[in-house]
Amino acid sequence: MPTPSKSLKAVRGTRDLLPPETALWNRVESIARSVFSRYGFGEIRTPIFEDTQLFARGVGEETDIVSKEMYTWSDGDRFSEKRIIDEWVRVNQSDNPAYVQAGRVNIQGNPPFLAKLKELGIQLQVWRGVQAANGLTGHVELVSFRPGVSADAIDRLMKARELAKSDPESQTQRFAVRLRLVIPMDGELGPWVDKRDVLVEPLAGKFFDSAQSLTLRPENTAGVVRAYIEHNLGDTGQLQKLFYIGPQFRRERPQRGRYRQFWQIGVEVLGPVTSGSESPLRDAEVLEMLATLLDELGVKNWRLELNSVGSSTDRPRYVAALREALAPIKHQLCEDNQRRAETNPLRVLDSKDPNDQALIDGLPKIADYLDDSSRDHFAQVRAALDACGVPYTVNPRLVRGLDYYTRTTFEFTVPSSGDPASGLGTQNALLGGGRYDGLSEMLGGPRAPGIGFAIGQDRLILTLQALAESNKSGTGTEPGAPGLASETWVQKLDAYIAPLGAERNAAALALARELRRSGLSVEVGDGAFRLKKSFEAADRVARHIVILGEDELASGILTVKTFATGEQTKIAHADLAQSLRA
RNA sequence: GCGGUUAUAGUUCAGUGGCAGAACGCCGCUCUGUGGCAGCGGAUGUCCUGGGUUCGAACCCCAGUAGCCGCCCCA
Repeated sequence: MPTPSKSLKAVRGTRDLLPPETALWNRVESIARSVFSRYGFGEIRTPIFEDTQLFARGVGEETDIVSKEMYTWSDGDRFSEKRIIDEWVRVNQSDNPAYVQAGRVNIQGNPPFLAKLKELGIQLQVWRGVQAANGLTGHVELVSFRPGVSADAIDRLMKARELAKSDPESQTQRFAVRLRLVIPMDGELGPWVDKRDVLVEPLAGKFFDSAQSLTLRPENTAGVVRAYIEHNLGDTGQLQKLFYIGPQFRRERPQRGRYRQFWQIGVEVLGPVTSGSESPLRDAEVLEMLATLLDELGVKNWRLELNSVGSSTDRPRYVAALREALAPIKHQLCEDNQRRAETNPLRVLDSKDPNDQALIDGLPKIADYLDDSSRDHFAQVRAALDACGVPYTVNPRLVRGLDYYTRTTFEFTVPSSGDPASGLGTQNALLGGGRYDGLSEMLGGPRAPGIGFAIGQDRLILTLQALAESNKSGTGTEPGAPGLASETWVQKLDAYIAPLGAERNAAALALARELRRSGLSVEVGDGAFRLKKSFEAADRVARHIVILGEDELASGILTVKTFATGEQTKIAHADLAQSLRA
């Protein structure tokens, strides 16, 4: 028998969703689908991983998401040995022809050095290699790391290079040089490496032409816009109204309402300008739909915060002005804000640090940097919301983290600190979104202005659960929305069939099949259970218990008890399904 | 990446140097075809892992791992 292995657990930041909680997830999704369909949205499902470049270009290289939170790997299946060998030969022919023989490269093995590499844990990949039988000398025709070199591997390589430097006349020097030549990094080196030392000009491009860098999607907008471009949806001339529900991935430290695999429910409205995609009507429609959705879900006390970050030309002008205004006062701000002032001045506006508020209030306002058309757009959005009666607050400090946002940006929040009806710790943003008029072009597509949002489904669920909890305990509070912000989303089965004696099991299953086919939800007990146990089990999961004993089988008259009333009746087999439905 | 905090039965947790515990759940009996109540009985443990201190460690010390919460950032 094998020794028991260490038990496996869901990896950090991921979790299992189990019944009955999944029932709530399904209810939420079904309400969302129902609302979206009333507004003419169709579902889109995009791949869970995409080319890394999609997010780098779409979300923005400098955002935290792209710079440090993505799950990225090199797709090994696309790795071309042939290209590497060809390039290897080419480089070595120019470099040191003595080592090139008939299109192959021979490197003199150096057993002590090889042993040292092994000790350092460097993994050598050998293609068509020849080891001498005596084990002391041999020829290695091509040596390489596999693509996607880790920081750790580079670190070990650097140690090997140090070793080589200390003995410059030896074979190790030459060996290390060759190692350099085959590291496929494509310039994407981390800060832990001196590029002059390691970067490989001749081979890099070739490798990455064939080895594709893939990334688990950290958000879904970029993928939707990619699909829009790829399938020429703009050529239909129609406004595209799409929604998605699915997992996203960010490598962050988990906490309440934040997971490494998390779910978003989102929509995107985009299309050519002639389809009306740029119209403020669309912004307002999306916001009004969200208000409706949250109301139907039973979310209480949501708050809509609205802002405009201007067009793609307004925004850089404003950021420049912000930097200018921050420069002289930066040193008075808290440590976090000093850093933000450097890296992302917009985020300073978001700061909650009480000591900095006065200074922040004195900073330039985005509203003063909007051009006429952006200002007009924003005014029309607000007018439409007013007309619909959707309450909102203009928050001039609302900025959003993704680079693609233009003009309208928004956030729906629920009360956080100390409010039992929240359930979100300090993550009080339930959903966020905005307009992205330039995103399609950034991804190489046609002009396709759009607006969208993403609901943090995990956070939404937490909010609903907290609401259900406070409704249960709080006596005087108003009731939650029917069916959701309560525990009624756990449905009991219509019937539980209790066979008496194992001889009745077959008949019980046949009866269950019949009832289930007629649309009833049914559980079957086991004839080996004592009747008492059957009753206890039945009462937990079902509204009725159907007793199937010797008498019932013989007569065709079944005994049915209804738990809610305690009433017990005899019902003919033919009437059973109808009676259980009640 | 940084900080706080926690880790003991299936679950929620008590136990602060001396026999491994409670509640709920589970199984059995009282009660072989009538549950919810009650009584009685029972099973279930790497006390997170590894070191150390001690006659003796779930408990004290050190290190590690994991969970939760917060910062950053975001949904």
